[in-house]
Amino acid sequence: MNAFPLSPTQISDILSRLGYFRDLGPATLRNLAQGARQITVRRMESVFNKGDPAEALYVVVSGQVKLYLSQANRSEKVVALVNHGQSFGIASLWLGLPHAAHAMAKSDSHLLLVDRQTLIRQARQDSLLAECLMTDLSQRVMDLMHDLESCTPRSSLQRVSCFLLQHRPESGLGDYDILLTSTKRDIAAKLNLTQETLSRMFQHLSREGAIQVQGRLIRVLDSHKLAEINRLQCPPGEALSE
Amino acid sequence: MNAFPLSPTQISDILSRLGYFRDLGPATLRNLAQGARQITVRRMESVFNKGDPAEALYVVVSGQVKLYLSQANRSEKVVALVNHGQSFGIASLWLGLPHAAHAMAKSDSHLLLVDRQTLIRQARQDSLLAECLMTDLSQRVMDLMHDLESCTPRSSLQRVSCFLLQHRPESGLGDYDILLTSTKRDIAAKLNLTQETLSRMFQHLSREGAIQVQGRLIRVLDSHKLAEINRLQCPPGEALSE
DNA sequence: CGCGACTTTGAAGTAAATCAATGGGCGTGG
DNA sequence: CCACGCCCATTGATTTACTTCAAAGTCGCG
Repeated sequence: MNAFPLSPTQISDILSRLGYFRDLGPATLRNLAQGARQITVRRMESVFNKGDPAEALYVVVSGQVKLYLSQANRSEKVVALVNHGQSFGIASLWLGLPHAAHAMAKSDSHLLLVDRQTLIRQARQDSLLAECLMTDLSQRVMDLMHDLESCTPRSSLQRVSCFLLQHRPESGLGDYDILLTSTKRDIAAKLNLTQETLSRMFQHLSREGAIQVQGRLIRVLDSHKLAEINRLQCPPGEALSE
Repeated sequence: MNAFPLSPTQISDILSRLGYFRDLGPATLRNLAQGARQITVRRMESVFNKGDPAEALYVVVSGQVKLYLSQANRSEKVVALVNHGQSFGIASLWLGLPHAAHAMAKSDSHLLLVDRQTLIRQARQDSLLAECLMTDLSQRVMDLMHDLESCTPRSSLQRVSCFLLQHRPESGLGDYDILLTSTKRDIAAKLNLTQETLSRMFQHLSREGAIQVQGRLIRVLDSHKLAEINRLQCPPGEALSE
């Protein structure tokens, strides 16, 4: 986790290209950049731990960061996988509370850290920035709700089918592909399953002809059948075998 | 779910007494009141369903509202129990997305509905209101994280002890009481357990001398032992019996 | 007092975790 | 180019914690 000095101009440049910061005025961007710095984190390195004070907003410039709760069991619950252009740490930052989860780089990453005071001061001045942050927070709430939805059903088959259905493109009703954003182990942890169980469920759905698995690529062949399975909470036994 | 006409003055009065709206200027309050109306909902009546368009911010004036995901099993996952002075529906409102959960009154309730357009327009104008909403959203994110933390551990004993520890008053290290905000059935659903399992876990912790249960009142006698149990993921068997 | 909602208790079945071992993919280095 | 190690994924056998089903018990309240 090394500091990586960049000029404010470079930083404001990076900021302006980052998703929801796009609409901000140049003045705000410049001010934010003043209170920002970039760091690099190596794969598997910790960014912060649960309970650490929240001192900055983290924006992922490159790489991927995993947010997770550790369960003392040595099992962990993955809360989110944060990719390029997304941010994390905003909620605890705004409330001035310690972080509620651990953050760890899944691959070598560049992160932009926007200082707390700077961000809050700017948000008060620029209502456009406040809107950006609200949108981000709202999105996070929705994500967490979806997460709860997909990780709480009793049956593991339901959890998996629910997860697959959530990734259905909003437009079409037909088939679609999902490229897993992380290892199956982490996806399993997100669904509160073991990697073994996830593997078995994928197998089951494959046998049913609902999906097709090729490494990280999941091909959903029959989303209707998937929805059916999800509704019926069909146990992983033979119930739906033809 | 009946409309309940009140004068804008009355409404702005109610608003001003509601937690995070307290700091708002009278002008903003008046404007919000213009776009607000009050409804009454009877116990067990639905307020909105998952998938409904989000048209207003809901503020609980009296009563209690349960937000939950239904699992097709006929089991449900309680996402939140919203009490007097708290709001719900803000995330989907802001994003213009359909509601992500069902809302149902747990007791006869009065709700204040602030119209979407009104709220958004005011939030753009009054940065103080924007801050209120951000604080609310941040709080909701933190709540959801805590929820995930307490409903995802494998062992039900861990889930319960984690829940009890989360309600520890921030100040003291000593004993404390918890008055459950709803039925044990709903608390169980919040922890993703059945009421039966919750009952058994309470019993187990009682036998250990860690807690004492009197109806909805949980007396935590030995939070240290509780933390110990939580760390050790002690299975509900006889492991810790002396 | 007696009804309904909530809670507790018991017995049984099962889904998923755990343990353990093999297999595949990929990069490093001989 | 193959050999080795590492990590990820798969598969099988075993165990058990939790749900489910069923019934009795408690509480509050009209």
